[in-house]
Amino acid sequence: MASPSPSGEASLCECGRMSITGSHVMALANDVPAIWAWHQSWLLATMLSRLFSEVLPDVQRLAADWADDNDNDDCKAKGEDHQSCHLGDDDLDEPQEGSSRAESEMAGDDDDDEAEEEEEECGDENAEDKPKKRGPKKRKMTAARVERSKVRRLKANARERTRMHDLNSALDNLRKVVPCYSKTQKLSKIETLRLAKNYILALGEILRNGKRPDVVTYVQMLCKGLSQPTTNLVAGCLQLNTRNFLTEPCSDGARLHVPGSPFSVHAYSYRCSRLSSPHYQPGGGPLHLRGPSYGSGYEAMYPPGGTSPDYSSPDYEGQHSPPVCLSGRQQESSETDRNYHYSMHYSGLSTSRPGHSLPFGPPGGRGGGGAHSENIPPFHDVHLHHDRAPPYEDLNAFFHN
DNA sequence: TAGGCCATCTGGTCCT
DNA sequence: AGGACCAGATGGCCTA
Repeated sequence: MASPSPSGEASLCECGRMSITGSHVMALANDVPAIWAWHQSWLLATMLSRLFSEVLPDVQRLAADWADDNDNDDCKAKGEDHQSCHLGDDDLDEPQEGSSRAESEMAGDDDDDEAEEEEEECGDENAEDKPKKRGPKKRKMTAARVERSKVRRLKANARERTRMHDLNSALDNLRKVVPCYSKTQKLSKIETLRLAKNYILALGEILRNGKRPDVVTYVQMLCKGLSQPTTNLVAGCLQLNTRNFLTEPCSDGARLHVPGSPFSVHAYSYRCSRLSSPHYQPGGGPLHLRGPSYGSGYEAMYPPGGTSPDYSSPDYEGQHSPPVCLSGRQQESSETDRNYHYSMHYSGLSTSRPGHSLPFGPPGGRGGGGAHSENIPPFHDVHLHHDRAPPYEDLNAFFHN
C-alpha cells in the first residue's frame, strides 16, 4: 500500500489501537489475572496475554510496514482498486471479522503465529505465490477450535432433533383432526398435509355454498391430490363402502340413497380399476378422466351430472386426485374391521348430543345419522374431539357421517 | 430389488 | 457467537 487510502489508514489505526476487540478487552488485557477471574478460561487468558504483550508490538510495527509493502502485491495483481482491498464487501459487513483478519494478516510474518491458538488464518505468507483470495478467510482449525466446533455441532444436532420431534408432534396433532385418523396406520407427512388442506377447502366450500355435497363429491374434495392408498384410507374412514356407490346398479346420474346414510349418493357406472395393478389399462372407460398428476398410476373417474367438484374453479388448483377407488384386494380385506380402527371426528351426533339437529340432515329424517346400513358399521366411540361452536360442530358431524 | 418414507446429520443462511 | 430454519445427503426400514 504505497499510498494508504483514508479507509485503509483508519483500519490500520484501529488495529494499532486494538480497538477492534473493544476498549474493555484491551483494559482487561492489561490485567491478566482479571481475565482469569472473569472468564475462568486458561485459554482465553493465555491468548490475550500473549496477544497484547508479545504480538501487539509486532502488529504495530508490521502495520507500518504493511502500508508500504502489501498493497501492490494484492490489489494491483488483481487489478482491483485500493478501496476494495482495504475494505472488501465482507469487511464492511463484518467489521470485527475484517479487523481480525487484518490483525492476523499483519502478524502473519511473525514466526510465532503458529503458536497462536486463537489467531486467524495467517497462511498467506506461506503461499506468497498464490493469489490472495477475497472474502472471509478460513480460520486455522486449532485443536481448541475443532473441539468447540464439535461441541457446537453436537448441540446443533440435538436442537435439530428436538425441532423435528416438535414438528412431528404437530403433525401427529394434525393427523388427529383431519377426517382420517388411525393409530395403526398413520398417514404420511405429506399426505397429512394434503388431506388437511383438502379438508379446509371442503369446509370452506360447504360454508360458501350453504348446502351439503353428496358423499362422492365430498370424498373427491378430500382426496384431491392424495395417493391412492390414502384415498382408500379416507374412504374407509368416511364409512364409504364402495359397494354402495361404486357399482353399477343404477343408471348414470341417478341418485341412490344409501340406507342409513345421511348422504344421497350419485350412483353411476364406476369401474374401479386397480390402477396400480399390472392389469390396469388406462383409458378403458367412457367416464374416465385421466388424473393430471397420476398418469402412471391413477385414473380419475367422476360421476356424470356434474357432481364432481368444480376443479376448474380457482379453489381447486393443483393436483386432482382420483375419487374413491378401492382396490379389489382392499375390498376383500374387511373394510368393516378396518373402519373400526379409525377414529371418526364426530361431534354433536345423536349419541353424544341427543336431539342435536344437523343443518344438513339426512334424507328421510334420520336425525344424527345414527342408523347405518349393513355395509356401514356402526360407531361405538362417537365422541367430541373439540368444543366447537355449534355451526362447526354441525359441520363436523355432517362430514363424518 | 426398487421405491417410499423416515430420522438424522450437516452445512449454509439469516437473525439476534 | 449462537440459535432457528432450511435443504441436501445418507442410511435404515418397510412394502410391493
